[in-house]
Amino acid sequence: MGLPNRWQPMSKPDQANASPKHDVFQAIADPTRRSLLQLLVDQELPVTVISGHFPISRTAVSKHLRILAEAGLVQERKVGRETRYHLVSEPLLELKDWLSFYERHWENKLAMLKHYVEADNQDDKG
Amino acid sequence: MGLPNRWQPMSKPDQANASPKHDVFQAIADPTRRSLLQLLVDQELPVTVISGHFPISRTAVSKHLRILAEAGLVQERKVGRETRYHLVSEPLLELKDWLSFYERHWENKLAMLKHYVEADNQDDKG
DNA sequence: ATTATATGACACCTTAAGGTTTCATGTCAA
DNA sequence: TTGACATGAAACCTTAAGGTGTCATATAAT
Repeated sequence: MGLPNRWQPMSKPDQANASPKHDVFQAIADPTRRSLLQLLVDQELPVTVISGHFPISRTAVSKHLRILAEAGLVQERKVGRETRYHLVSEPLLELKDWLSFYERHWENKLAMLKHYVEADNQDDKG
Repeated sequence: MGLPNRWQPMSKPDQANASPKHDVFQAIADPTRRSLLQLLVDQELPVTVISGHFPISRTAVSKHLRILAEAGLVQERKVGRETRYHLVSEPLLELKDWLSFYERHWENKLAMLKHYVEADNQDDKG
């Protein structure tokens, strides 16, 4: 078993961005931020328009957007006096990698369950 | 596009457990809790042993375990005077489902990138 | 019976999260 | 140039998050 047993930081500090304050896991923890991502899937929208979709203040939305940006999940582009935001889905790969480690686990369980059910069916037949 | 544009709660309240306080997204947001999950992948361990792997107090670890349990990611079993915890990976399926929505997105991008690179190679050849 | 161990429950502390309102600044329109 | 609009920054509030230490209780060991 090559699995680490002792404590360790787990997720890379993301030194390239020089803003290690928020990571992907934290960014998607908030339901409002998840809604924000969904809204920006294939649209690039300015803050005011975005905040029109939420029951909270524009400033609050702006803060959420900054957190998403820190995690790399969203990118801003200044156009005239407005700042438009759009989704950047690549950082979610880290999440997928993390998940894949546990995936084998539940797949094993499902396989075992399937085997069990099939055996049960055979019992019924016999 | 049938995608919802207006705000909505996003994740099911998990009424069956009667403890909708913590969901999977929140549960895995904390690096210590992610380490806990990794530690409990194929072992069932009591609190004292678990907390031996972390630089924080046993009480703190216990709280983290409760949060994981509320999210359904960990299950406890009393054996004598000790409470043993083990991983339950199924709730991570919700995460996988959530991810799959964005997966098509980055896959599109990767496909486009690949296409672009191949076109570039052809340019080199020609 | 008495002592030691394992754990949950409390009370408490400090800081960060999520939110609001107000103000300053940059940009577009008249 | 003057006014309207978009946004970021700052100050502030409230509550939850993560942590600590102490105590009570149930179980195991002597």
